[in-house]
Amino acid sequence: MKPKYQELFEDIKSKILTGDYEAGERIPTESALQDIYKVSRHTVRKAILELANEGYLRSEKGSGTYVSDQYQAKSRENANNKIIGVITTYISDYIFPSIIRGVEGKLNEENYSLLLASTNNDAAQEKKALEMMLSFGVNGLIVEPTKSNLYNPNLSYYLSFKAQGIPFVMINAHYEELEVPFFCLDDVQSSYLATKELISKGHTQIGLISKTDDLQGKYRMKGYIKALGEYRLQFQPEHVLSFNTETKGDLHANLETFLAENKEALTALVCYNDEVGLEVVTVCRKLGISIPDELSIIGQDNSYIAKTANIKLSTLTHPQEQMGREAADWIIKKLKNHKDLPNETYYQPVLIPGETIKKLE
Amino acid sequence: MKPKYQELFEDIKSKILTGDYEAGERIPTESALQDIYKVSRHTVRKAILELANEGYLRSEKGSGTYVSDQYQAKSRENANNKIIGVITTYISDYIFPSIIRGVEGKLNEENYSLLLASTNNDAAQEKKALEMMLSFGVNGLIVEPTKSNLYNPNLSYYLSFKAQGIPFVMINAHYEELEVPFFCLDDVQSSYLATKELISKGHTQIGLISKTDDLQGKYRMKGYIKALGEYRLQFQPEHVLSFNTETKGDLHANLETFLAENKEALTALVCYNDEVGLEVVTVCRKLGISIPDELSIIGQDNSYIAKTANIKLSTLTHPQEQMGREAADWIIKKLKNHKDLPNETYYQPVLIPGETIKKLE
DNA sequence: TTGTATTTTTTGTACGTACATATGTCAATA
DNA sequence: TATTGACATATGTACGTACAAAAAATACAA
Repeated sequence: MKPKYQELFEDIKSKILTGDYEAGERIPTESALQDIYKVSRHTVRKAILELANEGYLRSEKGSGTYVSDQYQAKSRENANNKIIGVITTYISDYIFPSIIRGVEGKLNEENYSLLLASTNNDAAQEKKALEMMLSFGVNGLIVEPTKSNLYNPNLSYYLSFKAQGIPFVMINAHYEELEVPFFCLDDVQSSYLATKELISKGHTQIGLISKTDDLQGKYRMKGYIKALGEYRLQFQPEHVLSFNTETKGDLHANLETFLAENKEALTALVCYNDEVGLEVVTVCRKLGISIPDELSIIGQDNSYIAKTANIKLSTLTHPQEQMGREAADWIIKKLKNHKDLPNETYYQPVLIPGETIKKLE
Repeated sequence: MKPKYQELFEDIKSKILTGDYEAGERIPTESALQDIYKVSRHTVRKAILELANEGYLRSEKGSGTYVSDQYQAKSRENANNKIIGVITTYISDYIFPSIIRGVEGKLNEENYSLLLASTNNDAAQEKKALEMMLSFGVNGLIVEPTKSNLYNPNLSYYLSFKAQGIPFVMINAHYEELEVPFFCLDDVQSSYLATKELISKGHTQIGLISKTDDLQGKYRMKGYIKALGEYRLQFQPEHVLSFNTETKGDLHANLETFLAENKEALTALVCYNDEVGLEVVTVCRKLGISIPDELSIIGQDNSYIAKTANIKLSTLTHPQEQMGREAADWIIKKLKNHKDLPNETYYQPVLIPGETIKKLE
């Protein structure tokens, strides 16, 4: 559990970085902060002293405590540094190298530099990354949202970027609370096509592995349900296995249980993505379930891991590099004051056949 | 009249600077200092905290308060943000994703975040990246040098990190002007083994494609010359094609000329790296030179592009992910005050046979 | 209206108490 | 002899009281 003074420290720091407390502004007195935060003066002073030590605040006896000038000034100082910040969930894994390649390629063409930070799908790490970008002063920002299906405590940072006129876009998903341009695969369509492909191969008992904390998971479930509905197949909750970022470590074990229990019930499985698809392959090998003879599966995203595995996974495309490139293009155009840039860009998925779907008679 | 805590501050500081309290030594407990100086614990703690803020002391809960080593003096700023900066030439291309994967993996294990910037082998971009890292205040830094075979105008930034006690290491090469820990492939050995492999297959007319602005290029040429020398083969400058970062865009055209002129002279070619190797493959196809029948080639680095090309390139290993991992491990250990960490780490290359070398009779 | 004195407000120094948490030491046990 | 558990020690967090010192606000006199 975080110490109280640390909570104050972070809250006040956050208010400074988002502009709630502006440079030169006098923050509430120690006495007022005691009342606001319901802590002793000792605790208030400890937080203030640490903020002062880090240069955010300066205190003047008999007068009050003021926001130092340095952070906002630093933003202005770097106004023309031609650096674009990119915040993604991961850097080296899955489809992210391809996305980043797209971004980097476009930025290089325009002589912009890239500053890259990862969040590991954790809001606290997203906050840290945003503070870095905000305090240093990047020209633009490309962000993949963190746990996009859940409330995000960092929305004010995005509003601060907006207030400062720093263009930003989101990729893969977006915070639906914000009016923000975004570039996304049509996740509904991806999962719809995945499910439809299984149905067209004769499958009627189709399960789903779904992720709950990202919007992709939500919309991919929507596509699954849509396809079931179109073909008058019943949605059965017990055929759905859900996981999130925190329970991902248990997915292997949970898949064992799920697949063992549904061995007779399911002939096919729509997987949240290729990574999950390959995890299912691994678990099936362990359980003696033959793919695709006993269970057909389809992933999504057309990641390199779908292509390089022992068995070539059937999957749906994800725009990856193209999306990264176009997001970077958007930012650069915005910085050049282009008008009429798109507010939302959806990419339509295409089926990539593999070796993991069996046609039933 | 001086405040009491100021008296303590100065007295203890004096004892440190005169050597009464030596580096690493445990000073009297807070309780003992209360008795010695006849003040409250609050006053003792205030003095100790300020000495700690200035880097003279560090306190450890349950243990005591110790005199810091001097180079830790300025680490207080952002001491707890657990962010490691990584500056590489590229992010998405060639062997860099693997290196970054190694770094990221290790940092994640230790709950550190990664802030990543690329230089495109340009000193101005390196400067920008260094300024970002320095001004924000990362806990440590992993850097691939920029144009490591040429004078670097940014050396003072590295000295500044050193002065601030921020640990940093270099990978792939290092600035020979600095005393800096580094992690490198043994480039001499890599090119030596490449050349020797061609010689062992009967080749005596061996060319070299070399890069001039990076230390890797210099040492890879050294290995080539070493192998030629061992086998009493003459080094012929006209068999060497050199390029650098700025002329890389012309490499294709220059290779056409070089290979056309040396069509009868050379039976084999040592390439600076796999990327260059595959460029040679492309040019040979264009010139109607059959590989390996008419020209044997060998790359270096064992990058993914060597494995996924139409023809499987013969190459030498590069530690890539392992190196990234160990560089990150070094930084983390340094931050934990480990002693006796290595100053230089070389990785020995291993030949990876491919399809691009023909044995001559 | 302006200048000066006084009072109030706000931060700075310093005393105290209490409990939490991490480390170090020592004795008991396997 | 090595390991584990209990206990002591030492720092960390957080509450409180009191007074000092500097700045700001207010009151009063010229």
